[in-house]
Amino acid sequence: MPKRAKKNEEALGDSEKQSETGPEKKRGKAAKEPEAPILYEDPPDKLVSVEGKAANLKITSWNVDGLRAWVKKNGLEWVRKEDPDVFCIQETKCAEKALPAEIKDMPEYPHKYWACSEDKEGYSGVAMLCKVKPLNVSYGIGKEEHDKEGRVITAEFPSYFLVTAYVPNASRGLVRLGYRQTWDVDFRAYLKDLDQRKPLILCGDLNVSHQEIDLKNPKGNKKNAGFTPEEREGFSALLAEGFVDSFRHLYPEQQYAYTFWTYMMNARSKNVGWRLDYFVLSRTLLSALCDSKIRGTAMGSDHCPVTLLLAL
Amino acid sequence: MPKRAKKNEEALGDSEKQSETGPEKKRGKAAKEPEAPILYEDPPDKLVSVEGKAANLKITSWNVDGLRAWVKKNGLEWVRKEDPDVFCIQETKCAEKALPAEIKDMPEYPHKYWACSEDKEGYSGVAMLCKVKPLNVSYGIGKEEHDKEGRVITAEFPSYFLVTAYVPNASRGLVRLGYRQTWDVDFRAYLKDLDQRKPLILCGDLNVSHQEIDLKNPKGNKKNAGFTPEEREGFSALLAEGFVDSFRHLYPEQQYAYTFWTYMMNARSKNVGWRLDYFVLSRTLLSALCDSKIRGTAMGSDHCPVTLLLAL
DNA sequence: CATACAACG
DNA sequence: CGTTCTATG
Repeated sequence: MPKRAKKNEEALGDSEKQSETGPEKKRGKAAKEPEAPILYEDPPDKLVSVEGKAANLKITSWNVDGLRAWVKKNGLEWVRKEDPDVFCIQETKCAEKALPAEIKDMPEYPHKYWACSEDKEGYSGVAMLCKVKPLNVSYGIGKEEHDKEGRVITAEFPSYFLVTAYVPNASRGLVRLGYRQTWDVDFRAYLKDLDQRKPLILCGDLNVSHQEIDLKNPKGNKKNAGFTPEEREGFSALLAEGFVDSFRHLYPEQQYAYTFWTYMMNARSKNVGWRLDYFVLSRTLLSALCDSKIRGTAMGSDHCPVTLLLAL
Repeated sequence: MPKRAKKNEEALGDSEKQSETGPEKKRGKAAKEPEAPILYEDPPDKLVSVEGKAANLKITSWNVDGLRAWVKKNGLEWVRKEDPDVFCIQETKCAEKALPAEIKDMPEYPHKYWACSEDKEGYSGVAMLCKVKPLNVSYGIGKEEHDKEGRVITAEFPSYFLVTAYVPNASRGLVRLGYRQTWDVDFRAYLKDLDQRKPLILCGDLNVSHQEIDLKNPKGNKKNAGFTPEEREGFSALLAEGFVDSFRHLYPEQQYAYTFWTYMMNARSKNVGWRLDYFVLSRTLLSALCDSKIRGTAMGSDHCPVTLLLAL
C-alpha cells in the first residue's frame, strides 16, 4: 500500500478530536487516495468452552448513545433477536421517569435496573436487564465522588458478580484525565474487592483502547482521550489484578476489530474505529469462556454491541 | 353545532400557552366532539387595481421559523414558483456566516439584505431579497435599544418605502409585553416619519391579531401574547396614523383566514390559527392595491406566506 | 411541536 | 455527526 495514503489515514478516527490534517497535508503535498477500508467480520459464535461444556449464559453489552433515540431506531428489535440472558446498557442519557414504555414494559426481562445521572439530565446513565433475578443489585462503587453520574451497576448472581460500567471519558483536551485516573484507581479497588468474593464479569464502555491493535490510528491518538498512556496503563493495571480481556484472550492477533466509530467523517463505513467495549473476566472464568463477540453490524449507536458466551 | 363542542375549541390554538382545559372540562363534563374544521381557501389573485391598472409589483412575506430548516424543506422552491419581485423573510434564526449557499447564491434575487440578531445566535433575524436594487437600504428603526435583534429592514424604492419587520413577541406570561409596548410606540413613530416622505408598505410578522375575526379563539386568548388589549391597541394606533390593513380592507368580513398555526395540537389541520402576518399600506397606496393574498397551502413553517399585488 | 443553541462525546 | 439539554416561539 502506498505510504502516503497510509499516513494520512492515521489522523482519522480519533473519537473526540478532529485532527484531520496529517503531516503530509501540512507540508502541502497531494491529498490522500481513498484507501479500500479493511473491514472486520466477527467469526461464527463458538458455543462450547475449552472444557467442552456448552454455553449456558449469554450477556450483551451496548453503549446505546441515548436510549430514547436508540429505541426509536429499533434497538430493542435487535436485542430480542440476540436474546441474551442479561442485557447491559451504557449511556442511556435518560432520567428514569423519561424511560420509553417499550423498554420499561419488556416482558422478556422482568428484572430491570437503572442508574441515572443525578445532577445532569440526559448525561451518562447505565442499565441492566435480566431474565433471572439477581441475588443482589447495587449502584456505584461505594465512593460519593464517583457515584452521582449513573456509571456502574453490580448484580450478584449465585456463581459470579456482573458489573456493567460506563467509564468517564477523559474529554477533549484531556480536561477530565485527572479525574479519570482517580476513577481508575478506585474502580480497580472496587473490582478487586468483588473478585475476592466471587468470580467477576465486567462489561461496558471502558473508554480506553488498550493496545495499538485496538484502534485504527494509534499513532495519531496518543494524546487523545481513550488512548493516552495514563488510560492504557489503567487498563493494564486492572488486568494485572488477575483479570482477562476476553476478546483479546481469544483473538490475540486480530486487527481491525472495533466497537466504536465516531459519527464524523464516515468513520464506520471506513472501519476507522476503536475497541472500547469489553468483557473483562476473572481468570477463574477462563475455563468457562466460550466466546467474546463483536456484533459489528448492529446499528443504532456509534458503538456496536458485544456479547459474551459462557459455560458455567 | 353543539354548544359544548364550540366552547371547548375556544381554548385551543393560542400560540404560546397550552390552556387546553376549558370550563366544561373543569366541571368534569364529557370530552368534546371533534368538530369538522372550517378551512379557508384564498380566492384567485385579483390582478387589477380599483382603477383598472394591471398589477406590476408583487411582494411576498414569510416568517420561515428558521431559515436553514425551511431551506431543507424546499421553501425556496415555493418562492421560485411564486416569483415575487421582493421576498421578505422573518425569523431567519441564522447568523450571516451560517446562511445556506442555496439562498446566498440565488440568481433570481441579485440584491439581498440580511439583519441578524447581534447577541443571541439563532434568534430572530429578517431578510429582504430584491430583483431590482433599492435606492437605499437601512437596518433597524434608529433606536439602539431596538436594533440589536435583527427585526427591521427598510428599502427605499423610487415610489415607496418597503419595511419588513419581525415584531417582538410579548412571550409567555407576557413577560415582554412592557418592552413590546415601547417597541410599538417607537416603531409607529418610525413608520409615521417614513410615510411623510413617501408611501409606505409594511410587511411581516407583526405578532398581533388585530380583531376577534383575526384568530380562531379570541375569547381564550385575551390574556395571551398576540391578542392582549395592549397589542391590539398598538395595531389600532398604527392604522390611526393613516395606514390600512390591506387584507382586511379587501375582505372585511372574511373569517377563518389565518397565517399562523401553532405546531402543537394539530392546530393547522384544524385551522385553529391566527392572522399575524400583514401588508399594511399608506392610504395613498389603496388606489394601487390589487390584492392581498394568504398562501395557506405553502408548507415549511408554522406561518404561511402572504403576498401583495400592486399596480403602481 | 419545532427551530434554534450548548454540552458532551 | 448525533444525542441530549435549554430558550424561544
